[in-house]
Amino acid sequence: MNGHDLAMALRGAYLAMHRRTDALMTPFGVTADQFVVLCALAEGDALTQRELVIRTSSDPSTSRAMLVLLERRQLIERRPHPTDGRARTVSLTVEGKRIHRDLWRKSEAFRKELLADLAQDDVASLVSHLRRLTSAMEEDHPGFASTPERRPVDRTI
Amino acid sequence: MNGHDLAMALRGAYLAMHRRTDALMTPFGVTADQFVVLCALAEGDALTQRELVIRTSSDPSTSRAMLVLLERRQLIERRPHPTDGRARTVSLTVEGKRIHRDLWRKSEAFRKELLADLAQDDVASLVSHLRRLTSAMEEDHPGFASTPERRPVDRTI
DNA sequence: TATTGTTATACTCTATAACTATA
DNA sequence: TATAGTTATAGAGTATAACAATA
Repeated sequence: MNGHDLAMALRGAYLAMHRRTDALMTPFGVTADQFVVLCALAEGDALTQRELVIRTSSDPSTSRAMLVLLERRQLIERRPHPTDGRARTVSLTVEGKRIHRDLWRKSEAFRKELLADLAQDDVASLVSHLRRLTSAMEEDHPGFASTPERRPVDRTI
Repeated sequence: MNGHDLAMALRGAYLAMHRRTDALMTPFGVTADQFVVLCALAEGDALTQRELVIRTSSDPSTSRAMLVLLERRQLIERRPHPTDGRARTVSLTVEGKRIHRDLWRKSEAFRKELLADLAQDDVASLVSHLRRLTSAMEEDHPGFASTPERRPVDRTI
């Protein structure tokens, strides 16, 4: 079992998950990646774009393109940051919250399925291994995304 | 530690890996996803497109688009399948083999990095968990890809 | 000087649906 | 009838580089 096997297993799992999620979300006109953004905003409203980029393991340009699409559909809104003139804060609209709640519910069974074959301990160790992998890969190669661990929300807003 | 945490950890790890791999390959004009195709062909030459789709966790349309690009760059070639008139077999060209070998070497350190923080047992269990996850997600949702496990090569060719 | 975000641009990947040809 | 692959089409996501405004 070598590095390539691990890489391919990771790829297979991610793509399978992405496809299943897309299939689940598409009827609502939301992609799997957009759902990730909605979730990040539901967990920490009024994030800056920079913070959102970090939490969604994305990059500023990609993230912005997605925000423009979501804004056009009025699922999110962006406002000037009250204390940092450079920044903008992103929030779910009422409709965005509704859609997120709906999709969250619709995807509950799938998340359960994810856990079905795994013992509690296995899940914990799987997640911790994946996070460690991520940190290792990002070390000294920061790009714009970093480990999507829960961080204290910016309460200066 | 719930299903969403697992999903986000999987996403974070995959995207980090994909970025690092892309960064490594781009100077050679090959994307991370194209490298996956080259690897699949290096492991099992003269695969049918269908077989390649399975091994790369892809779908026929995406796979074809990639093959067209790789064919244009003369890294692969497609021939009619000798016994099945519907099928085509895909192989690396000499140049394709060279590029694959080069890129494989260039990415060796990265694969080592992947394994660095993990004990042998951890790698094995991580891979097996990821594969189990993949199978679970694909069960009754076959799409076109399935678990990319090593299969006997078609020797009717 | 560094950071936040925008713009322009380009390209790959992704996928569906309708199709042809062969098994 | 089912399978292998193609075509047309569309859109999303991805990323780089140059830029403006603010910290």
